[in-house]
Amino acid sequence: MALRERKKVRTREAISTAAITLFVEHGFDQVSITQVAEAADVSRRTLFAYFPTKEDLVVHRFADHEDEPARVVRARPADQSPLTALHDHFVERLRAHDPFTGLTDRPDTLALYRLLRSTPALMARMLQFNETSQRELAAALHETAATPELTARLAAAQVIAVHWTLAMTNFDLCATGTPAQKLLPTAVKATNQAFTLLSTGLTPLWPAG
Amino acid sequence: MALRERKKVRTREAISTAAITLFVEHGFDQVSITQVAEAADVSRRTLFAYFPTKEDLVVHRFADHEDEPARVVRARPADQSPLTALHDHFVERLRAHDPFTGLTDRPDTLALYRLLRSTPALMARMLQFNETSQRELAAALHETAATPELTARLAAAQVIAVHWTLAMTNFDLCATGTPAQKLLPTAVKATNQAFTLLSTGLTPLWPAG
DNA sequence: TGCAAAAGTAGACTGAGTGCAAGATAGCAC
DNA sequence: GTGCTATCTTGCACTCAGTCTACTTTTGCA
Repeated sequence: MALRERKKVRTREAISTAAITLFVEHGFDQVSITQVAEAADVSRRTLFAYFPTKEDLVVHRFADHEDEPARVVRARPADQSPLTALHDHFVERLRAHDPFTGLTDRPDTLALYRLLRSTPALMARMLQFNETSQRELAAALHETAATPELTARLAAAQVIAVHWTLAMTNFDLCATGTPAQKLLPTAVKATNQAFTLLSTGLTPLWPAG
Repeated sequence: MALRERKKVRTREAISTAAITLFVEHGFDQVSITQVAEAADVSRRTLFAYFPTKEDLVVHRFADHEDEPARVVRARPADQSPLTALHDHFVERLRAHDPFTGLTDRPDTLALYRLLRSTPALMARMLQFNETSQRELAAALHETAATPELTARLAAAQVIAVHWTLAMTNFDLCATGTPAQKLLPTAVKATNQAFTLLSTGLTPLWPAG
C-alpha cells in the first residue's frame, strides 16, 4: 500500500477515534464537529471529506455488517435452509463475542453501545442500516431460495427485526456489567427461542382463535 | 372550544398545509423553514413553537397511528388471539382505504407518500415511529396475553416489521396510478399471506433443514 | 376597563454541512 | 535532485436548522 493510501487510513482512524473518545466522555450533542477536528488535528473541512455527517463518525463502524445476513444466505450450502444458515451464523458470532451480536466485554465497545442507545440521532441512523440489510436479505432470499418477492420481503423484514431485537437485548444484559462469558448461555437460549419463533410462527404462543 | 384553542388548531393546520404543499411541489430539501413560515404567514419562531423539527411538519400526520397496534391488542375480545385481532383490524382498515395501510386514492395522500419515500430524512423519522409502535405493542402483548417479555418483544418486532412492509408495498402499487378499489383484492390477499406467515412461521417456505 | 397568562415576534446566536479557490504534498517523469 | 500533475488539505464565507432572550400583542376573565 502506497504512502498516500496509508496516510488516508491513518487520518480516518484518527478522526474516528478522536470523535468517539470525545462523544463517549461528554455526550454526542455536547461535542461539536470543530472540537473533533481539533482533537484529531485536521481541519473541519478535511473531517467532512472523510465522514459525510456527524453521525457517520460513530456508525461507520457498523457499516461492514450491513450486508452480513444477505451474504450468509448466499453462501449457505445448497441443502441448508436460509433460516438455519442465519440461525447457525448468529450463534457462531455469539460464541465469538462478536460486537455485532450485542454481546461483548470490551469496555470501549460497551461505551460505544451506550452512546448509541442514548443518542436518538445515532439510533435513527442505525435503523437505516437495518433497512438496507433488509432489502439485501430480501434480494438474497428471492434469488437463492426461489421465494416470491413479497414473501421474501416479509421474511427479510421479520428476520432483521428479530436480529435487531436480539442484539439490543444482549447489549442491555451486558450493560449491567456482567461478563459476556457468563451471559453466553442465556444469549444462546434467547437466540434459539427467537429463531424457533421465526420458524414455527406465533400461533403456538396464543393458540386461541 | 375557546377562541384561543380554535386559533391554535387553525394556525397549526395552516403551517402544516403550507409546508406539505411546498415540499410536494419543490422537494423537502429545496424548501427552507423560512419559506414555509412566510407561506403560512407566521414568524419562523412561531413555526418552531408548533413543530419541533422540519421533519415533524410532515410526519406529525402519522403520529396518531403510532400506538394503533397496541390499542388493537388491548381492545380485543377476551377469546381472540392478538394476531387475529391485528389481522382483522388491518383488513378492515384496508377496506376503509385508510391511508395508514398505504392503500389510498386521494391525490394529496399519494403525493405525501411519494414525498416520504423520496426523502431519507423523512423515512428515518418514520422508522422511529415504528420503534415506538413496537415498544408499545410489546408491552400490550406482555400485559394482556401473558407473553414473557423477550417473546413479546420479538413478536412485536415481527408484527411491526410486517405491517410496515405491507404498507410500503401497498403504496408502491398505488403509486403506479391504479385506483385503490381495483387493488383492494390484491392487498387483502397480501395481508392474509403476511399474517399466515407470521402465524405459521417461515418453515413452510423452506422446508429443508 | 384592567390585568395576568398565553401566544407571537424580532434579531442575534450556535452548530452542521457546502462551495470555492488557493496552498501543500505524493507520485512519477526525466 | 527538478519539475509537473493529480490528489489532499485548508481557510473562509455562506446557507440553513434550531435555540435563547427580551419584547409586543392578543385572549380570557374579573
